[in-house]
Amino acid sequence: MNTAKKKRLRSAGWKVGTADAFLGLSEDEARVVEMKLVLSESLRRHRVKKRITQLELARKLGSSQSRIAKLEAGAFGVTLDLLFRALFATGVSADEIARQIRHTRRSAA
Amino acid sequence: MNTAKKKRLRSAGWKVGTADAFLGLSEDEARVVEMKLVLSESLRRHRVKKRITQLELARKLGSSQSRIAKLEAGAFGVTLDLLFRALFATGVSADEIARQIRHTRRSAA
DNA sequence: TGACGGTATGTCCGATTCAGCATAACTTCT
DNA sequence: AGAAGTTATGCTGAATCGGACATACCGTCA
Repeated sequence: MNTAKKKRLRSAGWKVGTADAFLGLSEDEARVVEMKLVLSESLRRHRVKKRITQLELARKLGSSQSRIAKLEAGAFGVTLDLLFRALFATGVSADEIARQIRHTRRSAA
Repeated sequence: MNTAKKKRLRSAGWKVGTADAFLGLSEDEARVVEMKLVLSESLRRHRVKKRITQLELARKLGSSQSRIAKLEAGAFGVTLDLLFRALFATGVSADEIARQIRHTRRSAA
């Protein structure tokens, strides 16, 4: 997974509003990263709207509150797998998820 | 991630056509699993259509041929992360991916 | 039949992710 | 200000995933 690149970015801070300009990320990697951002925002919106706390969601998933916090922060080291599980657990439909993905703008170079 | 359940299924063979009836999988887990199946099929279709070999795709991703084979087989131990990277690398658009996800039928119990 | 390109399987080991826990940093009350 | 509830950050041990290899299993073509 190209450890070097990840390491570089990880220590670089990582927390870019709109997710463009990722020197060093391949096209594909950048796309995935952007998807994660979009979906994590979506997760937060839906969770808040449903008035569920991170802790409750964590319990439901068999995960931990800190994980959820990181998920929603769009932090590194979170997998799409957990993100999707969280979305489903929050009650977000496949339809809604698809909609979000479609709205993903290509941050391409 | 409920290791116990995974272990159980892993050894159970795993290879179910339409992906329903997964005793032991939670709602959310089942949904994710089904998404993986749908997307892996999609990956294969697009790759074949583009006349790219697994080896070529692997190179492009910095992965290995065997990983791609497993991806397309919908095998365990493949993450959505790699799957999405592969889809993008194959040239599948976010739009198309969204379409696939929308077509995901709830295999719910 | 044999060679060959492509795909499937299985095993290793190193790297990454996870859950859990501790503890800050807010917020919002009273 | 203090308390309670929620979210953010760090760290650690244990489990999982990823790439590389080896090798088997096809089809196909000469």
